[in-house]
Amino acid sequence: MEENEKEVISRNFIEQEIDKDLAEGVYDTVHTRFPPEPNGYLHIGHAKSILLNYSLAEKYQGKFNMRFDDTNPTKEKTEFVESIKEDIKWLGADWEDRLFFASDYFEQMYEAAVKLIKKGKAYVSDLSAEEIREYRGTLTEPGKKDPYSDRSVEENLELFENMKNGVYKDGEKVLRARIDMTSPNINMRDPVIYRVAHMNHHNTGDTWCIYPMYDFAHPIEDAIEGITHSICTLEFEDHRPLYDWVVRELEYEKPPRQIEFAKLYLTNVVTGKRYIKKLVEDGIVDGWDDPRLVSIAALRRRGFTPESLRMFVELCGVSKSNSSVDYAMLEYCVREDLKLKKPRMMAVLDPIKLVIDNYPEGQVEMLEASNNMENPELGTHQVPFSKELYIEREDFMEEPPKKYFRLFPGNEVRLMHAYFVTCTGFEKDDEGNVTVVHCTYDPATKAGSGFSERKVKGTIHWVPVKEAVKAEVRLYENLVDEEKGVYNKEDGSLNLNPNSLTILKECYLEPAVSGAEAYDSFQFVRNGFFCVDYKDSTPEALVFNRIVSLKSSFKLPK
RNA sequence: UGGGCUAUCGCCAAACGGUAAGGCAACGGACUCUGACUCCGUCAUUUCAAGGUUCGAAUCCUUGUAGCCCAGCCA
Repeated sequence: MEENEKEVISRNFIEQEIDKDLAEGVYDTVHTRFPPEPNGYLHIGHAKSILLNYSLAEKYQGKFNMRFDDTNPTKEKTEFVESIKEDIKWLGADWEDRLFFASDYFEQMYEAAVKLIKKGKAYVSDLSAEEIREYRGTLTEPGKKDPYSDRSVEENLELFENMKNGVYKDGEKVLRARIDMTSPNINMRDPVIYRVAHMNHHNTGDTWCIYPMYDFAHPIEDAIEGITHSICTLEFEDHRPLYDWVVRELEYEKPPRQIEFAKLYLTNVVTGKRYIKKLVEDGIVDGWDDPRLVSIAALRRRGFTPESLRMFVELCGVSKSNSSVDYAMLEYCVREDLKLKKPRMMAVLDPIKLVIDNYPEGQVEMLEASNNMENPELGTHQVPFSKELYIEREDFMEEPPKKYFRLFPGNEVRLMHAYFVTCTGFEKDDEGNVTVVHCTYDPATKAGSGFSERKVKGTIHWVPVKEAVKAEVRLYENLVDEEKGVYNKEDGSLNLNPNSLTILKECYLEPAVSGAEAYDSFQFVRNGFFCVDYKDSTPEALVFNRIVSLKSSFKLPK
């Protein structure tokens, strides 16, 4: 039965391509890789790529490599390689012992370039960057032949060796592939494949002063590692002919195949490394793990789990159409993952005092509360109960609308894990704000006593005034202007929401929240979900059945 | 204006010439020690548009339209 249901789920287009390759004997295994450039932190979009590559390898019982694409020393930092490794491990993509650096292949790439020169497929050019641009032509006009393209193999070999030996300054000479200056595909107009850069590389130090370009290096990296399917994003589609040219001219057996898919965009959040970087550098957010961001580090801090992100990526699917997934889908995935796994505690965000007039003054009673009603395996904990409690301000109404089942004068509700209480009155301050709600309790209705004489329509959460732990809550509102969208199309800037960054609030928690003294904030996830962000330790998610959100926790029926 | 790619519900996304899956969201209703969760139900006579081929078209052909990517010695 389950098997059948699984078969109904169709395979994504990449899997279909792989199936075809396997069936036709193009490859007899599947080997994928994730090749980030260590120039920033990973975000949700990378998670899609990582998980896609990893799960493909897993599904086909193949292998998955981790590789840093560090061919441009001007942009890369060691700091980022560490964070990237950490994030990928956390996501659960296991590269086993296959951690590589493109820079480890510099020697082989150099030899590959020499091979191309010997085949007459590459030449050294003295054109400046500006001249190369001019000679390249435009989108509509073909390029012109490079005046240096007729140099002899011997001369090119010598010049290229000189480039390697540091004879030339940066920008003085480049190595170009000889393809077709008139190609309608600009990438094929004799692309530069090696440039001179006298710079210290994070991995190879000063060993090299020439560095290969992505288009030349990437296919070689894939081929060396025995990658079968080189999966990348759509913007590289135009580069595929060049990718294929490189592996063909270099005569690799079983050359890798590049397949492109659409990047993941989320509604109303800043995706895109460039933009996240800018927000961090401009100090608009607190750092790479600011909870308003969707970097992996931020999501982790905010209480998202690796499982929830895996579920999310799986749910989003893979296609070639540019799309923007609703943020609600991400939230659904955490809720789905956490709801049975985590203890549910009571917390009051916007407190109002509830006094139980017929409860003995000074008495404290320990009540047993289930940690998770839906999952008894999580056990129970004790909650102190006494005469004065805090309840949620929105759980009391002086004049209730129809279908309001919570506290209002004369109405009886259940206090979660405790007793039935009946509202007997309330107090107001001079401005007419309700300050205290009065009620009486019925001892016979204690939770777990099996009382069933009468039922009550509403159940509300609470926290004891005296024993409650006061916490500082940080609620994060959307960073992005929902009206205008994420990016300003005209100048490429961000449309930030001017009046909604961090909101500090005090809230009250039941004392059982473990290590409560240690935390300093909560990250708001969504209605009913909080993550406790403990100081100096891993964030831990706590789940609440219903908790007030910033906007409103629910809508009353009209 | 050259080339490449993409258009299926508010948002993702299947369907590969045989009569539009599924998920998120939304909306009804049942249940409930939270109005959450769960459960049940509703939600594309139509696939960017217009023509054509066919017994039959989201799928094939034609002509349009819209969006994304490409003119780094970035990846």
